[in-house]
Amino acid sequence: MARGEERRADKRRGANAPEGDARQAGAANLIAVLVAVTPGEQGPAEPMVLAIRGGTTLPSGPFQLRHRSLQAGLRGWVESQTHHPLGYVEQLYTFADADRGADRAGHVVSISYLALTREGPLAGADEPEWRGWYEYFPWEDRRGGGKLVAEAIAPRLAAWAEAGDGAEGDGAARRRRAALLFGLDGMPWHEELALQRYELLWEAGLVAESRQHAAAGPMPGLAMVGDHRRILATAISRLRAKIKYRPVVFELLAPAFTLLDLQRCVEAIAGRAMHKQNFRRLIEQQDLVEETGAMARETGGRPAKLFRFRRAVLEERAVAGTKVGVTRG
Amino acid sequence: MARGEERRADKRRGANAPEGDARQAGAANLIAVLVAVTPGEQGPAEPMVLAIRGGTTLPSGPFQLRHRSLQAGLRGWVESQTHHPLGYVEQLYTFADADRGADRAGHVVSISYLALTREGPLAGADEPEWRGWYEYFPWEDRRGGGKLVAEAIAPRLAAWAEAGDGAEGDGAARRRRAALLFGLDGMPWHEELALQRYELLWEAGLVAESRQHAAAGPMPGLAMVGDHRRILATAISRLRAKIKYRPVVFELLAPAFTLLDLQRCVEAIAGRAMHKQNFRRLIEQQDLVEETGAMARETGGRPAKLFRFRRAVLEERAVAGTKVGVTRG
DNA sequence: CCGATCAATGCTCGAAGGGAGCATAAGATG
DNA sequence: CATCTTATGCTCCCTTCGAGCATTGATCGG
Repeated sequence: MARGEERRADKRRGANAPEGDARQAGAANLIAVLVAVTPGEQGPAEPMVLAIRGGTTLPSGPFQLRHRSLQAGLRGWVESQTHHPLGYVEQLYTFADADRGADRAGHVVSISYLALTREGPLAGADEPEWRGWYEYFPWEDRRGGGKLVAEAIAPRLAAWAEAGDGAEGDGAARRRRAALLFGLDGMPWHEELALQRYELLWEAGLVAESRQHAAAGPMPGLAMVGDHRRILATAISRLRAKIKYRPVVFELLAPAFTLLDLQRCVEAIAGRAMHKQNFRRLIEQQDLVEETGAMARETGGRPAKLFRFRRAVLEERAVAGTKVGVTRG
Repeated sequence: MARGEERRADKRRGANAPEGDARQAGAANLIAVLVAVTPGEQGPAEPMVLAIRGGTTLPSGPFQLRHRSLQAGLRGWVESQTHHPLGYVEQLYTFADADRGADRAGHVVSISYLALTREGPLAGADEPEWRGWYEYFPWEDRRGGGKLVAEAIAPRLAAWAEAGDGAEGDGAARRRRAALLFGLDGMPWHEELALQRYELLWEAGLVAESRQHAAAGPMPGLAMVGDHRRILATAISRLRAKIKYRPVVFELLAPAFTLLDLQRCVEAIAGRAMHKQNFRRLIEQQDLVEETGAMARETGGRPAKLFRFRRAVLEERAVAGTKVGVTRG
């Protein structure tokens, strides 16, 4: 499994550093995936990511000596580039690029972070802006059903598997992997496999960043600079997994919210719709929230109670999450 | 939560880099937590970690320009230091130390890895040897009941909480956290919280590495150089969590094994005993293994069937693990 | 050869968790 | 008032999983 990951990773970024060079690699880079969720009036919410330079790039900057710690460095850079404060922060993954910056002959170690906030005003030189997750990964949003996968992706993956039949690739293995990751042939869809899906599309030449492209061109979805879209996929996978066993959604919500607000937020992140009544049961039986006493009137229907997150659960319980249930409800 | 982690981390390693220094931090270091499990004839198995220099240090080395990737660098260093090949490898965490190496004025970025193997011959200049996990974390082994926690740790944590009552610390919060992490007051024990437990003991001054020690001296358990014991705790937490949803145990077992071998291995890692019949049921219903046809005769009782891991499951299923069940067995 | 002991294996019971759906309540709207 | 929309309560039922009981095959001391 890990070996597979490594193999794929090596395939992805060329291993072209001079052999036998014993100098130590230097230069650390910090990259942030800043996530917020736009409530969305009377409809689904949208998960957003902060990008710069026309949506092509994630905010980042070098780790400097003045920084007390990696996280402090990250906060500093993001706040200077975007004028936006960071809330919850979690390390994602560290990787090494073979000398991307041309001036310094060496690897750059990049340390990526996931950060959760609420949307806010942006400012900065590099045109920071909030972009929807699903502009980059349209196939990851299945709240309206998985049409894109069924209609556009499945056939192209089939073609890719077909192409592997003669070569070393083993078409059957390709088909199994595609079915597993994209929920084909009646297999279930696992939202937290976003990264693996992106990697498969990369291998299949179906994204713009691929080494070699499939004849029919890339899938819909905005590309990003370098590995950035891959890092975003990592963040999505991580957050989708984490939301199930840790109460992190609340970092993305307003202080007071209705249960439907909460559900829409979770659905936005998970990329799929959920059964309303069961969702409520889940939340309530876990004592994650408490009533504020006030009501929300602009629901479009019967007024809903407003809740707030019970911060106490963070220290009360080791494991407590928003066990995301399934269902198309 | 993340903020809490960061706060604690800042407390742990002093933030004493010169302020305002805008030079870029350099030098990346790779650290490996190499894990194996000794079968243990007719009894419990023992999880082992590879350490050097008298068991005080984890194998590590600088990331060099000649390395194609971080993992390749790690494999190179470990194999040269220990003459031991790495199997499954997974990244753990990256952190920055404020200039530990005196010669270079800068941070060192350390990237830690977890690697799983089987025990094998060792060789190298720095006295590599296999050491038991639980030499470093005696309280994490509850296969024989949690006596150490109940008798030695609980009272000292109580004292620590007591001490917080007057100060800013809030004794009640300390008590809650201790009870939560160490399963006091009838709370359940969560084996995957090994890291958090170590951090709490660190804060309470109960381990040798603590900034300031409690009057009665540290808890039993070998200390390590710098942050290394903390990294080991991270590895333990990660592996204990992972084992539940991914079939990684098999990396630690011989190619053919009995179900009891498998159970003992899982118990060794999880640090607690499990219900035998339910364990079998779990393994079998998941189709993780297949019979080899041979039998093991030296069981001490009725001969057991030998099994092998069905490698196919790695590509058949997205999520499949050894859902560790509880029970004292 | 017999009985004791130690594991391996098979099976059953019962509580808890979680997927689905029915039914009712309470505002907004025309 | 009829209808639409969302909020909320509650029931059913199947699967999962913690706990035990019971039996089967070997080994070993008498």
